[in-house]
Amino acid sequence: MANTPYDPSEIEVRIQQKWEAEKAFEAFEEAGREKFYCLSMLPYPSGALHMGHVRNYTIGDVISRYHRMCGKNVLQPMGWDAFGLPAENAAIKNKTAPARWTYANIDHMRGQLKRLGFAYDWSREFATCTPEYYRWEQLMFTRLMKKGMAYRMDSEVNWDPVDQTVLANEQVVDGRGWRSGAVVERKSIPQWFLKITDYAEELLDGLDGLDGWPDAVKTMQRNWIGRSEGCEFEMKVCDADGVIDPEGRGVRVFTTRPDTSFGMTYAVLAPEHELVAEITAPERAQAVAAFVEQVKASSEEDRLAEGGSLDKRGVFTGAYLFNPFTEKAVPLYLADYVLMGYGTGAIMAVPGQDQRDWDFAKAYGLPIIRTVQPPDDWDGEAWVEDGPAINSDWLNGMEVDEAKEAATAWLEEKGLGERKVNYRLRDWGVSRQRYWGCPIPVIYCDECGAVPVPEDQLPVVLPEDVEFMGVNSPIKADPDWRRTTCPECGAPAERETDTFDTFMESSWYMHRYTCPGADAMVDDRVNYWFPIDQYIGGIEHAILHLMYFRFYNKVMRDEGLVACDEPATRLLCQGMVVADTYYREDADGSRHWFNPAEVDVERDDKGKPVGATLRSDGGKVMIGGVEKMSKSKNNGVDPQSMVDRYGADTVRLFSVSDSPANQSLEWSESGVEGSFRFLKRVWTQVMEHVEAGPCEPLDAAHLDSEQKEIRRLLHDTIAKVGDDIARRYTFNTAIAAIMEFTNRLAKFSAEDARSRAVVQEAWMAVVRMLAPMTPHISEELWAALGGEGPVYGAGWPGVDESARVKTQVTLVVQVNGKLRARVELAPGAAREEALESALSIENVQRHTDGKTVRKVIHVPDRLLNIVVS
RNA sequence: GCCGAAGUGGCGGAACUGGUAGACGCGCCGGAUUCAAAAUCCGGUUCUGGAAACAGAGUGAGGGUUCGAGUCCCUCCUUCGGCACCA
Repeated sequence: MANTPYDPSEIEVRIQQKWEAEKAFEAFEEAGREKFYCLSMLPYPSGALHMGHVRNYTIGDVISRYHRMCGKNVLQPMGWDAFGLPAENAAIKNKTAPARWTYANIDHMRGQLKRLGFAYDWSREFATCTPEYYRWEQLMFTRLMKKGMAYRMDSEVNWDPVDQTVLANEQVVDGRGWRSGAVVERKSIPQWFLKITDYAEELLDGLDGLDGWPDAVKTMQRNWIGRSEGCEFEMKVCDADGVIDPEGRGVRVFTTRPDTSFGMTYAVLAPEHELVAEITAPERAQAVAAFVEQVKASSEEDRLAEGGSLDKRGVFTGAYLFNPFTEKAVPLYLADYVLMGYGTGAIMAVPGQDQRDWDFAKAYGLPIIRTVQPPDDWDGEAWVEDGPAINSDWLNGMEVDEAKEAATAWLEEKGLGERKVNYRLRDWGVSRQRYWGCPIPVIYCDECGAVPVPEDQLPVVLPEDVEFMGVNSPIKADPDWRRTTCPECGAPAERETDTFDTFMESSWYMHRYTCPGADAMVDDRVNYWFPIDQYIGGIEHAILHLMYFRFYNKVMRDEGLVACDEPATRLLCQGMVVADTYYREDADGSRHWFNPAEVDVERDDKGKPVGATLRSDGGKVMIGGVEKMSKSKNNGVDPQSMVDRYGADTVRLFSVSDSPANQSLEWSESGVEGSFRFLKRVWTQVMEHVEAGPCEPLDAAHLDSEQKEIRRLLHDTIAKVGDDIARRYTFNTAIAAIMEFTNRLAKFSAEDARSRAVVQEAWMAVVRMLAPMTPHISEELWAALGGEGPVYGAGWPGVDESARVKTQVTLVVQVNGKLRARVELAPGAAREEALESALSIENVQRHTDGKTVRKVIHVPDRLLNIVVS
């Protein structure tokens, strides 16, 4: 062992084999033992790990290993989000089946994860593209169909008229199909939806209890759900003079501002509103039809491009609605700023209090009546803030809230309308017209309609051995696959050929991990492990995935499958990995990007970068700033090459040491070298200590002041590191504290037996504190120090509070708030004693002599501020 | 436009409850070791003045509260993220 140099790859591979042989991280339910379910979002098997994965999974592993060392029963699983479009793209490019490509990627990436030493329970691993997994998803869907929670409705898709196929949004480039180049059309086809809106209220209210979630995520979800309170009421169709339609037809409108109803000067229907054709006056029919066509043909992007902001366009229908408040007729328009998908698809327009209505009224010459008094100095347009009601008959003088309540009560009393809460959230469209996904388990029968596939016929298996051409889904192209018989009447029928949105698989994988092999979606084991104690993933999933999995958990709860209301107690959204970019500009202004590994940076003698050159030709390159690692900017760093060069421990250490987990990390090779140097130093110092021979037991009661000082620093550090990891997620400050302590320890000369015992205690603790971040070297050094058993099971070092007691404290002395001196005092020194010591210092006297002391602020053991004038 | 987060040395960042601004790391400067280099080790490093002691300035800008503000309040600027006609 003498002078063994630090050889990470030898150590790491050996330690990893040991863990595997010991089944070190397999988890079992143990009643009565505190569990900790730590989960990082599962990866899409794209081919190889990128730095974002490494950081994400290192963060999860640090938290897992920390809690394991604290004695908790930890579950940390890993799997593969294996369905999805990239497999289809790759299949076209490489002429292989998506399944083969996916499984090969999984094998490669599993190897990479293992090489990084993550403490996963690999016995629970699965890929979501296997029938053993998705059959339960299909079963759940058929149950939801029967409950009415899943329904079919026409919805728009991107349609490529040349390839005759549906395109995902990513496949539409500048409004054209990515392969055919044809202008993409909007086409309405029947698709399946899940009624997430039934849970809108609960999803919103549940956020209030998620104290362990970042506010940013909760805010985004609140906005996405978009709850608004108001009322819905009916306005009768009438003529221009207010004479009500004899047939009694009416239009229901939703408003959050019933208090402004006296200011209604027109009303609007969405162009798709079902009453448009029926209500339109015959002489306006042509203009209205033309407008409806125009709206259909223009996408939102078209309209944005025209002005920068959205123009409001509309058309008069020739019809009128009766305003029950004023008992007068208002003209009814169609306008593109009213959306069919929200509220009733019809509004009352009050330009005085709504900027959109104001804009439209100005454009179409409609009258404007203010019903809330703006301040005197207001010279803007619509006034949307508080103020007393005006021009509103019996509401006049009321403040907005009071007037809202009065107007709503009046509508309810008259039987015209009622209170109503609306949500922005839409039902979840789960149909995808792709091949590489979970088949939707539905059979269409001419007689019986859409019939769920019976339980005993599940799973509906997606064929994996297919010729994949990319134009159309193989199961759509294969009549034999489609053809079946109706489970209800036995007549010939056809299978659904659409597949599920891949968010379906990622909505319940966390449940399945807890129940490997269960002959059901989940079994009772789920309630041992759930809820997840710590979930970790990227902020890009703040809305969709993190909403869907909350929803799915509630759906599963209502099916009696899981007990908890919310699936994850704490959520950590890790920051991106970013890196410098470098480029050269071609004559036509296009940029060619160079990888940071190919570039040398020149600095002035203060270390400030002044330029950069390309190593291969010595020519100048431009510095492009720090960006998220990406192929397009060529600033990615391959984790594999880093592991090969420095070892997994160094890569893991650096990826959590330079910024807090929830902030972005700037990748720098010299920073990685810094982490490597630190581990080498720890290695050398521990080995030197070990080689000096065995230590006698620590006798904490008989130490000199320097030995006590080391122990005090050690136990302060232990307390800080645990808090930083578990509560604050600031691994960077935890690592800084460990470094600070080891720097100090290196300066401590351990000649005698007592000092060596202090050093032994210190290294035994440091090695354990490093173990969550750098488990391999810690394992090796722990053994070298004579630690019992593996370090992952060694227990977190305990804090000896008696060692942390200070015999001296530094009191900061200020004069008029400016730092002038420091004095060393015994802890608990009284104000008079502190002041006396302070005034005895020359530098303090210099600033107080000849002046009157007005006030003395004393913060015991911290600070003394002498105020003079 | 609305909502949210953030602006601190040459750089990443630290300062958790209003109490020593710049921990730790990188970079840079100097030194030791070496025939030399790499590696390693030691010292220095916010700016200005000073040999030093020390003094002055300093946390995006401007105001305020306080004995004391990076931290709290108001106004503004910039950057990033989300939503974007949601009645």
